[in-house]
Amino acid sequence: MNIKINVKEIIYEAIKNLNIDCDYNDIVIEVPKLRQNGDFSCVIAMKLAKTLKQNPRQIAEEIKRKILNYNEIEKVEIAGPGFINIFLNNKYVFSGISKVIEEKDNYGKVNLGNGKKVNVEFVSANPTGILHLGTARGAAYGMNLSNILSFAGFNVTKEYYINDAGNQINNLGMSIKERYKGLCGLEENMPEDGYYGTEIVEIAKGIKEKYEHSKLNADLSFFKELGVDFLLGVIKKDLSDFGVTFDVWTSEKSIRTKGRIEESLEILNDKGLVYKKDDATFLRTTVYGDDKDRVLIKTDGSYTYLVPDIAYHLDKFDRGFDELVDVFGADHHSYVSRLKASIEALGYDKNKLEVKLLQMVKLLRGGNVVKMSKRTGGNITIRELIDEIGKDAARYFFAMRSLDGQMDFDIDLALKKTNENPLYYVEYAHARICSILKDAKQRNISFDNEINVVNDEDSKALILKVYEFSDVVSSAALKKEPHLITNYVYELAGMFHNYYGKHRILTDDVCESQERLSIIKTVQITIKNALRLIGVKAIDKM
RNA sequence: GCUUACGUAGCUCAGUUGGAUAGAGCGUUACCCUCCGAAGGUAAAGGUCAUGAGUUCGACUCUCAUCGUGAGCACCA
Repeated sequence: MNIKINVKEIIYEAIKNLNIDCDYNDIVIEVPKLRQNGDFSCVIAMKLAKTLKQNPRQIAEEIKRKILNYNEIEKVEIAGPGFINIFLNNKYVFSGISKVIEEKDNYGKVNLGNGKKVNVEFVSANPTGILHLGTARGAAYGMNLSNILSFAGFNVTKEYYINDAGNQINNLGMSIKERYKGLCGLEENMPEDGYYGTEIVEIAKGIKEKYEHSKLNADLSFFKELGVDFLLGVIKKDLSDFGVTFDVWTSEKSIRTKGRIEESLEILNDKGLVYKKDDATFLRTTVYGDDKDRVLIKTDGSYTYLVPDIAYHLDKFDRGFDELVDVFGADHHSYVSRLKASIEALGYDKNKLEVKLLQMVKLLRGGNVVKMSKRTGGNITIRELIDEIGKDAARYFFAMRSLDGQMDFDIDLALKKTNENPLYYVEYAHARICSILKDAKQRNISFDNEINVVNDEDSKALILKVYEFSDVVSSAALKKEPHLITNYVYELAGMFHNYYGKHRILTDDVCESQERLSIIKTVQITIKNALRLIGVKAIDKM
C-alpha cells in the first residue's frame, strides 16, 4: 500500500471533478517538515493559480471541499498562500501494518524498472595492484546501486572489466621480473613507471620460492600471467570480504580475441570517421562534441586505451542492455566525452550510457592528510580498512555520503567503537526492537495487526515514516543515489529511539502491547531491509 | 587558461523534480534509568546556506558573474 500515491489520486480526482485541466504528474505530494502542517501537503493550488488566473487559496478551498468526502481524509487545512494540508484518518494509516509484516523481506520493493535490463560496471581496477580506499568507495557505490535497482524492479547485471592486456600489464610483468632478479642477487632495473607496491615483491618472492633461479630467462608473458592471476585472486577475495560480488567478469583479452576491436574499427572506418595524421590514426570524436579528435592507433602501431574500450562498449550494447552504467573515478572525467562520442560514432544512443563519477577520497590519520598513490604502495588498502573498522562500518560510512562530494575518510574516527559512529545508532534501534520482540515472546504477548486501542500521533508519524520507504527506494533508484537510503534509515532509527523513550511497548494492557508490538515490528523490518540494500547486516544483539 | 565537481552550525555532513520557522550527529551546557537495552531520550546555545545580481507568488535548490577548494586537461590507463 502506498499512501502517498493514494493521496495523490484523491487530489487528482478532486481536480478532475472540478473540471480543472491538470496533468497527473504535476501533482506533488510532500511530507511537511512540521507535523502540525499535516501528514501530507500539496502545493498544486499555487501552481494552478497561474494558469487559471484565480486566487490560489480559493482553488485550494474548492479542492478541500471535494477531498473531504473521502473516508481516508480526516481533516484538511488551507495554510499560507495556498498549501493544502491533509490529515489522514488514523484507522486508515494503521490499516497497512499487516501488509508490511506480511511482505517482510520484500517490504519496500517497487516495480519501477519493470524488468528493464541494466548493466552496472564498476571497480574494474587494473590487476596491477591491490584495491585501495578510492576503489572501495566505487565498489560500495556500485554494489549499493545494483542492490537498489534490483529492489526497484530492474534486471541488473553487475560487471567487472579486467584490463589484462596492453601496456600496464607489460609494466606489471617487467616489475615482477625485476623484483625477482633482485631477489636472485642480480641487479634490479625497475621500469620508471613500474609498480612499486609491496605486493609485487610478494609475487616475486613466491616465484623465487617455487622456481629458485630457473625462471631468470623466462618469457615476459610468464610474469604477466602469474601476476594477473595472483592479483586478480587478491582483488576478488578483498571484494567478496567487502560484500561486493559480480555477475560477469569480462577480460580485455577476450574482447580482443573475439575480434571486437577489428569489428569496431571497421564500423568507424566505414562511416569515414577515421583518418591518418602524423603516422597515427585518429577518430573524429569532435563531430560528436568532443573538444579534440582522439588517437586510436599510436605511431608505434599499438592501440590507445580508447580502442579496446570502444570495443568493450560495443560488446555490452550487443548483449541487449537497455541501459549501461559506468562508475569512474573523477580523475577520469575528461574521458567521458570521448567515450560518449565514440559510442555515438558506433551508431548507438549515447544517452543509454550513464557515467557516474565518484569524487576522490582523502584519508585522514592523526589529523593529517595521507597522500594516496597507487604506485608507491604507501596507501591504505581495502583489506586494511576491513580489518581495522570492519566491513559493515566501512560500507555504512561510504553509503552515507553522496557521490558528488569529496570525502574525508577519518580513519581515527572510524576506528572509534563509540556512538560517534552513526552505524551504532541504527544498529542499536534494530537490536532494541529485537530485544523487545524477544521479551514479548517470553511473556506470551503476540502481535495484533488490527489497531484499535493505540491512537497517538507518534505512532501515526512512525508508521507514515515506515510507509515512506518504498518512495525512498524509487527515488534512490531513479537518481542513482544510494545515500538516500542511508539518510532515511538513520531518520527512521531516530524516530524509533524517540518513540521508545515516550511510549512503553510492553505494559499490563495486553491489547495496547500487542498493537505497539506490531508497530515496532514494521520498523524492524524496514531497518533490516534498508540496511541490506547498503550491504550492512542488521544485528539482533549489540 | 579550459573542463568538471564542491562551498550549509566550531567539526563531519543531510536537505525529498523550487515550498511554510534550513536539519542531524559529534563537541559545549542543563536535565531523564524502582520499569521493554542510557550504545538511548528531553531541552538550550550555535546560521548573512561563500559573495553579488537575475528568474517568480516563493530560491539552500534554477541561471549568470565573482571568490575559494579539489580533480582533470597525453600517441598513460
